[in-house]
Amino acid sequence: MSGVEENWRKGPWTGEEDRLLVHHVNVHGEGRWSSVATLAGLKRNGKSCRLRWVNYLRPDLKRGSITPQEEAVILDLHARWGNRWSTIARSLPGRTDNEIKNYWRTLFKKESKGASDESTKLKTRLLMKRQKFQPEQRQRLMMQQNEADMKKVMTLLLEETENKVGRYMPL
DNA sequence: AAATACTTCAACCGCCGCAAC
DNA sequence: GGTTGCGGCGGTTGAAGTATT
Repeated sequence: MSGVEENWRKGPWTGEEDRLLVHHVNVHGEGRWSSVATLAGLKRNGKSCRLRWVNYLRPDLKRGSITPQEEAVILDLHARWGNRWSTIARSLPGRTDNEIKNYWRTLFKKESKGASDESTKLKTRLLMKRQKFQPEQRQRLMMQQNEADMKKVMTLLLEETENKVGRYMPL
C-alpha cells in the first residue's frame, strides 16, 4: 500500500479530456495506462483512461445498434462461453465487451417479461441450448478450440443465421 | 403538460492473474 | 518465494433519455 490518496477525476468524460486522450494514444500508442494521466495531462487514473479508450474512443469501434446477425452470434457464443464477454467481443469486430454485456442484460430483461414474436422464439431456443450445455463440456471445448476454429465457427454461424434470421425486424 | 416509470449505457468497483522487482 | 503494481475482466450503479400514464 502506498497510502497516497490520489484525487482522480471521476464521472463522465468531457470533450477536452477525450481530445487529450486520443492525441496521447495517437502519438504514443496504447498501453502503459497508469502513466497516461501524467503524460497526457489528464486527472484520470489509468483504468479510467483505458476504459474510455477501449469502450468509446477507439477508431475501429462500430457505432449503431447491434444487428440481428450480431445478436444471433452473441446468443450462440453466450451459449458456448457463458458470461465471457471479452471472449465473445473478440468475435464481433468493432464491438466491446461492455456493449455486449449491456445488450445481453437488455435482452434478458425483455426475455423475462415474456414475448411471442419470432425473434424472441429463436432467442429462447438458443437460451435453452445454453442451459443444456454442461459446464465440464464447456471447459473441454474451451481447451480445444483455438482462434482458427473460432473463425470457422463464426463464418458458418453467420451464414446459417443469415438464412434463419433474415426475417428479423431490427430492434 | 407534468409526473412517474422504465430503459439504456457509460463509467465505476472489486477481484484476479501476471510480470517485475 | 513474497510483495507490489498494472491491466483486464465481469458485475453493478446511476444519470440521462424515453415512454407511458
